Amino acid sequence: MSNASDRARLPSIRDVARLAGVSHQTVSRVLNDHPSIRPETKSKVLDAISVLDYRPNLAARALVTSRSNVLGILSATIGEFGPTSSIAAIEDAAREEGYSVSTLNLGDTTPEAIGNAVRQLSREQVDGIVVLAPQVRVFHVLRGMSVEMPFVTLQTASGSDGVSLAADQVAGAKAATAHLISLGHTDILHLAGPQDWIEAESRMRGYLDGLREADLPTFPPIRGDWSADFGYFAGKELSRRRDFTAVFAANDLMAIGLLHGFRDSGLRVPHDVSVIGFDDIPVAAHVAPTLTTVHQDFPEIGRRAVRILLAQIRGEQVPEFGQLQTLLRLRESAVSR
Amino acid sequence: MSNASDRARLPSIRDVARLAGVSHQTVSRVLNDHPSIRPETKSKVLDAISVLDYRPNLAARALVTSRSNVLGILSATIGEFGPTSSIAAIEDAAREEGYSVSTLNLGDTTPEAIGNAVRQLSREQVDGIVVLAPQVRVFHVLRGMSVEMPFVTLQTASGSDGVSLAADQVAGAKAATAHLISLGHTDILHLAGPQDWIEAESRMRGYLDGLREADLPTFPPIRGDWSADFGYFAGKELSRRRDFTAVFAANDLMAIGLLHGFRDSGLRVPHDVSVIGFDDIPVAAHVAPTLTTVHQDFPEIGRRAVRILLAQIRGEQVPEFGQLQTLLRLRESAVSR
DNA sequence: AGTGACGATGTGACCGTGCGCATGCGAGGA
DNA sequence: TCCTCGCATGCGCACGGTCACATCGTCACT
Repeated sequence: MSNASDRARLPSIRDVARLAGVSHQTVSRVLNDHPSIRPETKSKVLDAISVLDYRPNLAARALVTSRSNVLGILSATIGEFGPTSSIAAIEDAAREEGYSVSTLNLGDTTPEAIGNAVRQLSREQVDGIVVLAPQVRVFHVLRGMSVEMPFVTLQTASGSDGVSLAADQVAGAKAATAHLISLGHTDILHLAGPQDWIEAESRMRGYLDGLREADLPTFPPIRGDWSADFGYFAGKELSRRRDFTAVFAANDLMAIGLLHGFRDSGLRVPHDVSVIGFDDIPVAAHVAPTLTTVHQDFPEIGRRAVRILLAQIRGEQVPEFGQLQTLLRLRESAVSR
Repeated sequence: MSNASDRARLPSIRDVARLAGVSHQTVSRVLNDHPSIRPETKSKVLDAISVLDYRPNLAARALVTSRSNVLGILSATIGEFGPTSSIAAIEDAAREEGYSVSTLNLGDTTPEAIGNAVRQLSREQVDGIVVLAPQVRVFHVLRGMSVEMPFVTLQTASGSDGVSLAADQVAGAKAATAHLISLGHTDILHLAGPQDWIEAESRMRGYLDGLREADLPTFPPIRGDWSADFGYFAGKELSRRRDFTAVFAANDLMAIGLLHGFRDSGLRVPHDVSVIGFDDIPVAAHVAPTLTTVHQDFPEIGRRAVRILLAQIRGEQVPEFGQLQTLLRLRESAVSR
């Protein structure tokens, strides 16, 4: 019969010590794998620990070591497939290394909001931060803040001083564009992401580079908001002008909306227009027509982020990863003209 | 010029006290909004706080109060749209109430894994846990563990003793089925979720109830794994038997795969077969044909979970929410025969 | 005027760890 | 044999808050 006042007090390191007949300090040494412990003593302590079902108090440990074994995730991308898979991978990788993960969603990306978020995380004493906030301005704010804390951003940054990593967006976008060109398309539009987003810029650059290298005309990109709904309306609009034969969309959601918009306007994909997306979300292989797109390995990005961040935290040599390759997934939505 | 040894020591409550000319306890009272503080004293303290840029050390506070102001999220559903939107909402709602959020992904759902996860979270001193682990067995394990900690599960549970909440899956599924019936369909299949999942069972029950109430024949449901790929293969298989005119799939991903499978087999949706999904994921409105589906308000579910959990933690009256309504979104994929 | 209640503040202990330093003990070299 | 050294362990304090209790002054009430 255990009621609320039963909150006895969990066993502490001293309770363990008493039961094992050693000092609390010895118990602490066992817990931290100190080398100078007789095996016999160690097993006595371990027995006592399991008898009492002792669990170290992480708050006390954090207080005295001023390290929390918690990683913060600062995210400004809600519910999207890519970031979500990366976050899951980050959590798993962090747990494997004995770190917990505290996630914080950024409502808006004003400098104040970012500042507050970082301060909040530092109040929580996180040992490092992974930033999934792909907006250019977030990146700048962070740089400007001179955060007194190890952090990694998951985006391809222009400068290489801030630690950041991601798949090679430019190359992926260029490959998609080149594929369209190799299929004989010469008038290729780009449905871009929001101006502020690093990835949007990278993918646009890949598109522009691809066309320029082939000496083909570029069109001013259409600025979208990543959403399928926007893609749909863009498709309706674009169907009025018929000065293109292919569209490269900056993500799959917009590409799928685009397919819908074209369909509703009587434009047949891929017969009349070819479409390529970016990300390879799970439904991309099943929409009609199935979507040719650029695949990237989100989980691996997350894992690498953790490895880099932990190296920074531990003061080890920060591993140098090459840029992650993207992979063009050929499906039905892009064909030769 | 600040080097590593500069780790001076962040200002503590006593530094603030010294600067403000009061005792450390008075500072503590200001921080905790104690009523008996002269406004004048309070402002002196606040000034000192902002001068020193003082931030309370949460670890120290957690140590002495044995409450961490952290909520744990135990998730066994990776990367799916629904849970992901709920998690984001949980995080936001928790932050608004001054709680941080620590997420833990469950690799597998063996009792040991669940036990370890809960123990890990309790080591981290979380004040409560939100469980997004829709498998029946997780639910049982948790009940069996007699977790000494407030927790909420996001699933519709059969028994009402465990605190849990979600949209009314049974009603939603029944509405979908009834809609097909009202369109004149009499031979309706169900593409179900994995056997172990609470939601899969609820949706199947709604399907069965709907048919029974209309005195229509039920078919043994096809067990899927929630994935679009599975839906695709199911579509290919089903196209061989033509003893049905409609399919109700337990989630949108499988429904979208199904559309693809039917399409590849020469079966036209909705002309030959009507299809209804569940969840209303963002692409559902844009696939071809656009998908009739059951919408549920995932963010609201997350917010309610936080409210209930916090009430439990604070020992307040736990608010009694009615079950959340689902909403049938009529689109192109289901028509009268 | 005396007294009790209450408001505003201070004092010291305590929460559960890890760290620095001291201590005891046995082995090995002079 | 004595001294030194390294291993194994213990002692006390510090980390930065909160809590229980003490103190002191003011004001209302008898």
